[in-house]
Amino acid sequence: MATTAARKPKPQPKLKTESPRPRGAARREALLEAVLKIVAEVGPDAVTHRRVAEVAELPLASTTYWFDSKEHLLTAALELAAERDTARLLQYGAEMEHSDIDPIDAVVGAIGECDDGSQPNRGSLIATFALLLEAARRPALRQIAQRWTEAYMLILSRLLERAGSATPREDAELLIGATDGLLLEQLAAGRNENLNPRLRRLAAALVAGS
Amino acid sequence: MATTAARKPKPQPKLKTESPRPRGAARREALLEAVLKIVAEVGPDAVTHRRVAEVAELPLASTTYWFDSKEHLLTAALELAAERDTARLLQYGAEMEHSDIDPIDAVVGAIGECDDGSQPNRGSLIATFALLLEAARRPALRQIAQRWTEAYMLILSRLLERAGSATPREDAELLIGATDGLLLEQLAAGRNENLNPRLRRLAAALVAGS
DNA sequence: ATCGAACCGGTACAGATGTACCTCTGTTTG
DNA sequence: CAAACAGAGGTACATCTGTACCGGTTCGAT
Repeated sequence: MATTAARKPKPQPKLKTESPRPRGAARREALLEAVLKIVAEVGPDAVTHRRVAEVAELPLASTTYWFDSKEHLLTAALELAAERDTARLLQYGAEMEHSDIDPIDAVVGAIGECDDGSQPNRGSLIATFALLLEAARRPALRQIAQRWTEAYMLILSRLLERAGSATPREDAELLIGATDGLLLEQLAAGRNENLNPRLRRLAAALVAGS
Repeated sequence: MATTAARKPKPQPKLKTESPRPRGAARREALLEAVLKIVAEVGPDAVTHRRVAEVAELPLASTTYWFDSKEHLLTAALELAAERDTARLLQYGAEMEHSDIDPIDAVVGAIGECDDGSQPNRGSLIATFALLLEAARRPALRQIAQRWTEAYMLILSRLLERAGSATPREDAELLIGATDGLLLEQLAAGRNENLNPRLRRLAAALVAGS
């Protein structure tokens, strides 16, 4: 069967979904998607050219074609993740702007939205923290991490102000910090509880004590 | 039959004059020290047998002699770091027990002690977080991380109780979380500010609002 | 002294990894 | 139509990695 003839008409009918195989610039995004998936499921040090290519179902060389180096690959992936989350957050902020939901609840919703107990989310959280940690070491990632945090500060401080906080920026900082820390602890301990009640109490205490 | 008890990798050290090259069980500790140093300065994925041996100024084979695998190496290192920090914390808690320092200040002192602006501390913090994150993936590390957090909860909740908190455990949880999160953000953003004022405000707000 | 276990350390090796070619395609342009 | 060109993809290679192997050394108990 192995027609080792010169011509191979490329009969690889892996037609399962409507996307046979991304081409052109779409590959770039597919590769970044794969990076995020790997970071989430295994960790940042498991990101190799070969694994990325495999997960993206693309040839190995495509990774070096679209990205100068592994470093570039990681940086672009973090950038993508941050951009997405920022966009989501901005939209949430805009929705809350003209809503009559209790401002404290709106605050909790902005940061606690994640912990819905779903398992895929857990992976995405690990990815986020892992990349944040990388930013502590790679200056290239710092700028991205900074902008990311800044977006949260912006939205949260506005919500807190409406909730009656006298020091919205400080309160926002503490709330974000507490959320990150609690999530990290849960991940490290393997627990998976709903943080919203705790965050709500914290937000209320901060607003009341300002 | 002389029951030459199967010597586990934890024999008694022959205390002697400090030699330029540690021998015996002292090597074990030197290797762990090297692991922590590498995790702090470069990251957990930079921990290789060769690098550990090089930093510890010991031959490569000593790493596989004292530790079954790289996994074992990392686990033992986290264990060491956790044990040390726990001991420090317990001592601090004991000191505060019979002290007339403002309980709120005592609380802040227990968790904010780290950020003295020193640079070596920054590295040790990165190491701590990196290893905590690893615990999210490796069950072997989870137990250690859990005991670690538990120690903090114990000390802090006792201090918070003395400070007048009606819900000391919940408050301790939030304080620890906030501390971790704020530190992580600072590391990711490359900043280095003193967190004590913020933590003090948080502790006061929690105690007042309980 | 001797004997065996614990310890030391050089080296080997198979596999993974980052990255550099190099050759093919299909499309666009002259 | 041919040349140019961006993309696609196979493969090679030097290096690094975890870990196994094995002969040498130290030392306490006999």
